[in-house]
Amino acid sequence: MKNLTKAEEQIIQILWQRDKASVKEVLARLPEPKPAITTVSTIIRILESKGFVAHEQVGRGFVYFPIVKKEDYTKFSMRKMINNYFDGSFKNLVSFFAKNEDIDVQELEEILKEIKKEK
Amino acid sequence: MKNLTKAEEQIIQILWQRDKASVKEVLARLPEPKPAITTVSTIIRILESKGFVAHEQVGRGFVYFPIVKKEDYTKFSMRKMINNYFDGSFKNLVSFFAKNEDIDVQELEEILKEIKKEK
DNA sequence: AAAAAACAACTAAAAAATTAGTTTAAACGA
DNA sequence: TCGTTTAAACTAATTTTTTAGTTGTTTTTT
Repeated sequence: MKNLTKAEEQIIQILWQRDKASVKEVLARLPEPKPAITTVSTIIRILESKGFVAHEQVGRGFVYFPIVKKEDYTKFSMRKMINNYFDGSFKNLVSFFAKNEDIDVQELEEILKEIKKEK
Repeated sequence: MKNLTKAEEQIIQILWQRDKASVKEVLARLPEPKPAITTVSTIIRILESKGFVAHEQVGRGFVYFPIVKKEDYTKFSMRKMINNYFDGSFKNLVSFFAKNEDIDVQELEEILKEIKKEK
């Protein structure tokens, strides 16, 4: 899996949110200061060349949609994160958050309960 | 906190590992194909200008050391990751790993036990 | 002390990423 | 039908990142 650059990531996030979108629609959802529409078009075409996005003809224009699932890219990114910052161990990641008080033990227990329910 | 580029990240990781190092030592720990030593020197100086690294004179040369803790940059990166990929919720992150079978409930319980012990 | 070696600073060149203008082709309105 | 608009493809310019050569200074060696 290829790495996405910052600009690419921002745009594919919009496609992940909306499932399908024209260049114009993507532009509309970009925050200020908005880039030129041709810029958006270029980046989407790069995403397509990297195999992250495809398009279909709808009416007179193209509609783009992600072909790499957000989950898959998430997994890919998290794997790198865990390798580089948590010594390859998910356990370390959880401990890190527990130690940093971003989360406490009680909260973790609740998460665990919910996961058990789902299973 | 500024973002690190790929090259910068690779080098500060070495400094985090070793606490202190000369340019030469950093170069020695870089994998093949090794860049020119001047390249390493440049990147370290960029890290310094970004406020991630400082140096002190040791003998005839400089020894560089990180002034941003790995933990802090980890936190910064994870926050972005959680915001962009887990809807801002750590719980979602844990669920994601549980669902993806990268980790099972038993393992999570063990992690929880260990964290409780540490507290 | 002179030559050689070591090293950081400076400079520059190359590559990658970002941004956007121009061109071309097609669709639409008058 | 004949401009006018619209949208994608192509091209190009700019900026950022990466890489490394050159210079100048200090230290070491002979």
